[in-house]
Amino acid sequence: MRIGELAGRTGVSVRALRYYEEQGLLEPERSPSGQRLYSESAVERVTFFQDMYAAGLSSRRIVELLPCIDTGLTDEAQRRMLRAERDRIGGTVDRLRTALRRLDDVIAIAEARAAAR
Amino acid sequence: MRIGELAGRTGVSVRALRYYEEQGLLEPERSPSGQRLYSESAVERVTFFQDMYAAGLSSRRIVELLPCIDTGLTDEAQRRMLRAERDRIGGTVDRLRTALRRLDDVIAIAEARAAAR
DNA sequence: CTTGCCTCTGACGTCAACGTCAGGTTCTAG
DNA sequence: CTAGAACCTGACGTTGACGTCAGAGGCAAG
Repeated sequence: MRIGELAGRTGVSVRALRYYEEQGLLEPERSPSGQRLYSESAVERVTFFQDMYAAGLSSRRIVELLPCIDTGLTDEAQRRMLRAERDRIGGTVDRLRTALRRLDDVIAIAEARAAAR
Repeated sequence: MRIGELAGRTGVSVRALRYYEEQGLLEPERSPSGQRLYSESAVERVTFFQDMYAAGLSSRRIVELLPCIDTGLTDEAQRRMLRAERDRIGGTVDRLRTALRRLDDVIAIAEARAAAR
């Protein structure tokens, strides 16, 4: 598929897809005229990138991650990095859940007061 | 307490604390010589800011949030904003949990291969 | 009193993940 | 065949949350 379709199916911008390529995250085929051609699996890859970005990983970290995912082969340093990122994301999740609870409290109070008005 | 102590106790930089003040998030007292003096409650406030930043809220959003938290009084637009942010954070948490699972899978495979070597 | 650390204001620097624009090519529907 | 959508390669712009530096003043210990 071409870049516009991939953008539509993943919900990211065309510019973002080209940016991912710049960063070494995606290497689409090219048509004879030079247009990018993506395989079906690119859809899942891009959503994976989005998950990782949402988790606070940088492009470079994701690049480091890719060979681990593609081949499953890792050295000790890579495994340490994986565990470190995992722990960091776990911490972020905890913080977000805290934030959610605090927001829920605020909302509950706000709506109670609004209803009692 | 002075700014350095608050920074140490919250784990954020001195610069960040001054930035929060610029954004209208914190309004510390001042000593006669002009040094910032923070109350105990500032510690919790700052960690709250960090939670919200981690959840992807901007400084301006947090500013909008503060009166809701301090007074509990809200108008309908504010309540809509609160619910929208809540939902957005919920979505982020879901994505992060997905990212965690995917990372866990990668780690499991990587460690199994490393152990089998 | 002076040494060394903390603090002040003001201002410019940074960085990542894109947005946006220019100027040109390619594809597709009618 | 032609209009318009989609695509291409640069290249510069944007934004938020700080980092960093300069130059000056404040404070506790010996």
